[in-house]
Amino acid sequence: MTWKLPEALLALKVMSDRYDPSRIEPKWQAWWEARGTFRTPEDPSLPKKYILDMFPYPSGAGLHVGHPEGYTATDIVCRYLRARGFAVLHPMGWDAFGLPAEQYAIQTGTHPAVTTRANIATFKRQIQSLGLSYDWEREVDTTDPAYFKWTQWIFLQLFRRGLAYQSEIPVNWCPALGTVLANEEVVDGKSERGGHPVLRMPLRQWMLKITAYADRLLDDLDLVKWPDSTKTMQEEWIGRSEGAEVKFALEDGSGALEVFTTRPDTLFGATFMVVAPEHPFVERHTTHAQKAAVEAYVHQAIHRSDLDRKAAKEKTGVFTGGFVVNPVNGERVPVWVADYVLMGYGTGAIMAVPAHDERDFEFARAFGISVVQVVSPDGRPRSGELEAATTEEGLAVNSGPYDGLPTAEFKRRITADLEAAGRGRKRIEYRLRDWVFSRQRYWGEPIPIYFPVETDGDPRAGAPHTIRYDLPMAVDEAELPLLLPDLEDFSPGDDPAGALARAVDWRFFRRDGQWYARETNTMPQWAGSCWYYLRFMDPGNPDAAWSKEAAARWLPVDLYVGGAEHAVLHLLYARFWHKVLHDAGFVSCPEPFARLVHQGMILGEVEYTAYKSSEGFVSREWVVALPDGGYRHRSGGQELTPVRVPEEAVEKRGANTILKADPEIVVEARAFKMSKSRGNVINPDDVVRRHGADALRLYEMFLGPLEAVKPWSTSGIQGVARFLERSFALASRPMKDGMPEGPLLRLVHKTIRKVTEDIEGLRFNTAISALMVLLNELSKTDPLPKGAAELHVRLMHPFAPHLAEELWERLGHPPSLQEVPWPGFDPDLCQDESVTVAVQVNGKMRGTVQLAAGSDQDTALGEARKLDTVQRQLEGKDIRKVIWVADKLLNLIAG
RNA sequence: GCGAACGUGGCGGAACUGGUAGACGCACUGGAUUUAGGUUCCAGCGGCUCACGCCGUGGGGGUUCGAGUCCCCCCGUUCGCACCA
Repeated sequence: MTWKLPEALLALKVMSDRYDPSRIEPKWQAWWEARGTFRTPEDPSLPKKYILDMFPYPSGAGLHVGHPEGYTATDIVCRYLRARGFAVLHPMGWDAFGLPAEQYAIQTGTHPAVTTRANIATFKRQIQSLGLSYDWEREVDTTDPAYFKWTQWIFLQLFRRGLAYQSEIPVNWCPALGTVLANEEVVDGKSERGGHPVLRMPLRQWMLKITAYADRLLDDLDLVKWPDSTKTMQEEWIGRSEGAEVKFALEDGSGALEVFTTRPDTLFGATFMVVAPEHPFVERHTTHAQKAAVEAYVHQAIHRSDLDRKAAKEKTGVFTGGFVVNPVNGERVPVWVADYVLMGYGTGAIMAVPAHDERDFEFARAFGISVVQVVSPDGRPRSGELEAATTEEGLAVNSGPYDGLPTAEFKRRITADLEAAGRGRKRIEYRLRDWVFSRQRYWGEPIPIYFPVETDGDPRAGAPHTIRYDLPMAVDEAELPLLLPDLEDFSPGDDPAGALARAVDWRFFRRDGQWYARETNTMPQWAGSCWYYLRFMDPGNPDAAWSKEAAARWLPVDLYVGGAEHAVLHLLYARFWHKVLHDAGFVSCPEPFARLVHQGMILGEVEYTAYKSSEGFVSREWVVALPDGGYRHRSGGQELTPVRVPEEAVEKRGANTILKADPEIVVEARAFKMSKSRGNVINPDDVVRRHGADALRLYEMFLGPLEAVKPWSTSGIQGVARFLERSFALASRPMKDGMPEGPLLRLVHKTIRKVTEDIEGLRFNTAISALMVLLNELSKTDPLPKGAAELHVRLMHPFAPHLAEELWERLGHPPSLQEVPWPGFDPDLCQDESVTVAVQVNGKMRGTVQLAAGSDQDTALGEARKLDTVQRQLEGKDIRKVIWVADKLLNLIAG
């Protein structure tokens, strides 16, 4: 054994001058921290940039490789901008209220604050190990009373402006779980988890009047540079539609049934009306004869959840026996009740025009109601029955005095006529609903509202009392923050008022002899994330949520990076709050996030799946996926089981991946979302330990475009690790002073331009590829000009900051690279002196010629004629035409 | 069903306003150094063909001297919405 020792020692010595991220990275992280390199500059004369990541929920699972993707992207941009002389605000914090910590508390009794603190510590350690350039002095935590004091303060601004109100709205209440469930959590009237019964019941909720801002939220999307897909999703979510409100008089003269329609031009084709099961018309105007049938229908309809109602395909409904009068022609129109009309949209009642609405058409066909065509493409009614509804616009028919009018004009005319007759008017509807802002949970911001209590005794001791929810009062701003009470049991309990209702000493208080009760609902998780970007501007301010000066200095956020899963809700809610704060004079710009980018998800490694029946493997083309998640044979119909196959057992053959053991069997190759249950989660800690933070950062950026969904590949990281090693080796070589000359100088300038432009455009994958090209070229150059090696280090600095700082120091410069201005390029030197021009004959490539840049067509033609391949193609033919694209291409048309 | 995005080697991906398809990297093959190597270096690497050459960006048509890129039809994948009157 002893004879091996000297070699081992030798190996150690060699190792000491090899690239060793585990030594370099902590060194520079400590250096940056000690020097405050990333502290936000105060100097107001510097131009500013506010670069923001969506802050994470600190889950117990710790960071996954998806987090560093967006964080690295913004970090690269920040380091680049600092080198360009900008004052950069780049903060990080924690969206720390949320369900998992509360559920853990319910199971274990551990206070959510304890869990949250531990999780934040883990997240922070992991994020710091990546060398991300955050200004940690601005860290915020939404569960910190010093933070949520101001969340509550903003709520009070909304309350004062009449934008926060209470309402009884139907929710999914599950008594067994003791909580309100989201629609997605209810399946077949039972809870998704546990299968407990769920009741639809009205419950008092706090609502925020986001609908008051619908138009501005829609219009101001024009002011921001966001992905079109995200803008479209927000537009559709807001769902503005213009139409008319029309009154159909009741037969008994007691009023009218109001409907909303986007097609008032089809009024003459309204052959029936439909009201939602919850509509008051049902109660008031159902005839005696229809009563039993209607009641039975309404009962079963109301007890179906929204999702069930949506899932049903066949139209159902019952005639109420009632009639109304069509305002345009005086005809009697029967009124039906059906659940395809929703109480929550429009007026909860529609005029049904089966000829021109697919849903009405289906309903009319199911119940034998007549169909009257009132729109025609050519102005002539069709003979015979319609087989389907036609929803296109056209010319009016069967519409009395309006016949022949085009749809758009008809709409305008009839809306005006109805209004003049007092039977309707223009109306705009939105799909957007007001925001249900209360949760029956413990781990959220208490809503700073209280109510008078009518009682003869002490409500804390159980005296009978009435809480006057109709008289909400704002907690005095001086009393904020309103803290959560300490509890032993964090479960919501069987009281829909929530866990806080049990904290009677907290809930009830007495002032001037009058008893009061605090609101026991808490805010949803969205609350804290609605304004965190504002607190980052002035995080320590004890007197205000932020100062006017800070807002003037930093807003708007110049670049906001985060997942597409927040495309609608978070981003819409934050915009809404921002606009309210704008109206209240606390911020001056109309939109908070000027530019938005969604990083794409990083999937797990590609997995191979074969499908097996009782008789053995079945090739992919015979496998049919069932909606329930199962699989069966396309022809035989037998059940198939998916089997995970290791990579060594498969082989690529042509377009297919097949089993080595049986080449007839094609397997499925696919990457899946990382999940604990699938066991394909990559832990960034492991990657950092093995390859270093610079390699992880570089690899995630090199994988593909930032916005794209990309599968992780464990072997792929080798490539960037090698790049870092070779960069290290390059800087250790002997060099000559000065800059390179000739083609190498031109390559350096081209690389500066490419990297600069790619960082601006967030195209990090191609920027890294350009750096690799430069490194490959420099590695071949001997002697190596030091100026070129230095530029390589400066250009790679935003991507691999630890190694860049290390090499910069080794090249004899004082740190930090963050203070070295970003290199500029000479556009003239970005042009090559000699260019390769493509030569085509009749549009087909036949070779290339080397020419001096800027050569003319004749020179090119002369050179091209010398090519064997060209001569062969031209044999016996005349050149009839020449296409010449300078410095690019010569195309000879011959025949 | 509606809407949006995307289909390029064995793999991740490049390709500016139509102008050399496959940059860069992984994997693979051969060679060199090494006792060894999850090391380093050199070379090769879309398919067919001995070669000349032919074919090739999901499929089919079109515009053009020239199409991955533009237009039309179809197929597939992913995401979002889903009776919104």
